[in-house]
Amino acid sequence: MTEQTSATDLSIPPYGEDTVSERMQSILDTGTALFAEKGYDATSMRDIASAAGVSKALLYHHFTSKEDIYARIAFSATQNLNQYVWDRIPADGTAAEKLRAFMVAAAQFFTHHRSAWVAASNAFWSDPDRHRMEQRLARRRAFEMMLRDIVRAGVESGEFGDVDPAMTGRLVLSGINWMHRWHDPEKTLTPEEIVNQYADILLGGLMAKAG
Amino acid sequence: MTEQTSATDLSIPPYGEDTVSERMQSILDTGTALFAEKGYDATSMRDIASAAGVSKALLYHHFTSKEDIYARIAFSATQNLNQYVWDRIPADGTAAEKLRAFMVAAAQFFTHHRSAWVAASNAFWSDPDRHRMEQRLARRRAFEMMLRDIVRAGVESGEFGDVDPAMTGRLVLSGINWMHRWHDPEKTLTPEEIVNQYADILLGGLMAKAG
DNA sequence: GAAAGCCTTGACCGACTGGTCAGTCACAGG
DNA sequence: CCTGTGACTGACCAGTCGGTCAAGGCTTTC
Repeated sequence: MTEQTSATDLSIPPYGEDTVSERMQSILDTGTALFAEKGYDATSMRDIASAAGVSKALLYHHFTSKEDIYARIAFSATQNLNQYVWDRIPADGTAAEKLRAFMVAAAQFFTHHRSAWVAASNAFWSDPDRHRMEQRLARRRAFEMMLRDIVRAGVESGEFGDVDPAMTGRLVLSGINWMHRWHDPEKTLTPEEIVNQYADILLGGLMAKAG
Repeated sequence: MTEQTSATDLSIPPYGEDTVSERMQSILDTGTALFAEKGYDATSMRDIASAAGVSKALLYHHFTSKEDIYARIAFSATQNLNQYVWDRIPADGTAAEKLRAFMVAAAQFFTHHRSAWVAASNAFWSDPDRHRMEQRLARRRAFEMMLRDIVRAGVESGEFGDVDPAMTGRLVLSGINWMHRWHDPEKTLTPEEIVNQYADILLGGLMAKAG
């Protein structure tokens, strides 16, 4: 029953192979909320400490630096995205079905990790840790490639018109990535409903050219 | 010959009704570049001063605060956008032509004001000046309304399928707004070429539903 | 030449930043 | 009862932040 909570669920697993104590997790959760709300620079270690109800010194007992805290959040936010989305793309579907499934899955993941995602994307470029940075870039590239492959297959099979897979992928991801700038989680429309409407528009466009 | 450089050209006019001296303009240009490159928080007044080759105190002789400098940049960046785009939408064109013209014009404006635009959108939400903030929000709303009206007209005339104008507008603007996150000005593709490809995809989608 | 007025500056301020450190506390094993 | 260990803290550090200020040029005007 619990044997399959591994790669495809929505929980945030520990950073690397460490286990995180309750205290650490509560600090991380507090930091996630603050980073998402105010941004990396505008969030001080004192802010995190007082919001978490602990002393600032304790942060440095559990983490090595502010960057460390942020990096764990950003790392977790994107860690399972690729696998999660990949698992939700029907292997035997049409290109249109796959594209829509990709968008919906990405939106679902986004919904569940909203704060961490916003925090991560707000400060995406300021990670001084080369290795971690490259890991994240590699994951992002793989994510984009998954999308382009779907579009390319559709173009080659004639299901889509003769569009550039890279450019189409960028347009799709623009819609998904920009969503957090205007979407209000309190409002009626869920991210899934939004990307489904996006998919309606986009898929119509792609198929119009195929005749 | 020079009588028509007023509302529709791409130059950045003075803030409000003031005239800006050469020195002020050079400070603003320096600030624009730094804000765009590093963001608002990460750019200090000392950075701007030394990059502009003047003392920090001089900044406070010409401007009242860091916010003042940033606000002038952000204000200028969006000041002429609406008029510029409006003037480039063909009054007697089809909805598809108008939508494409809208996107191309926005991309052109973006190209010419890239740094200021990036600086402004990176810190869009942190303006403490209510009046200025509301002015910018009003302009943005007007900008979105212009776009929605185009889509709505296309839907009502049957040229487009039965899409939601608001949601379609968001998708279009997502592509335009997200562009600066990945677009490299050094590379071959210009923003105009990119939005033209976006328009190809989107317009196909909209028209497919009309039959 | 002196007064007037802007441009320009270095020195300085209090507030705040990320980070450190000696030391307190509770609790474990001997 | 002693000793260690990990969680936890207040006080403190050097450095940077946005912003201020009195005073020194540099022109222009009388």
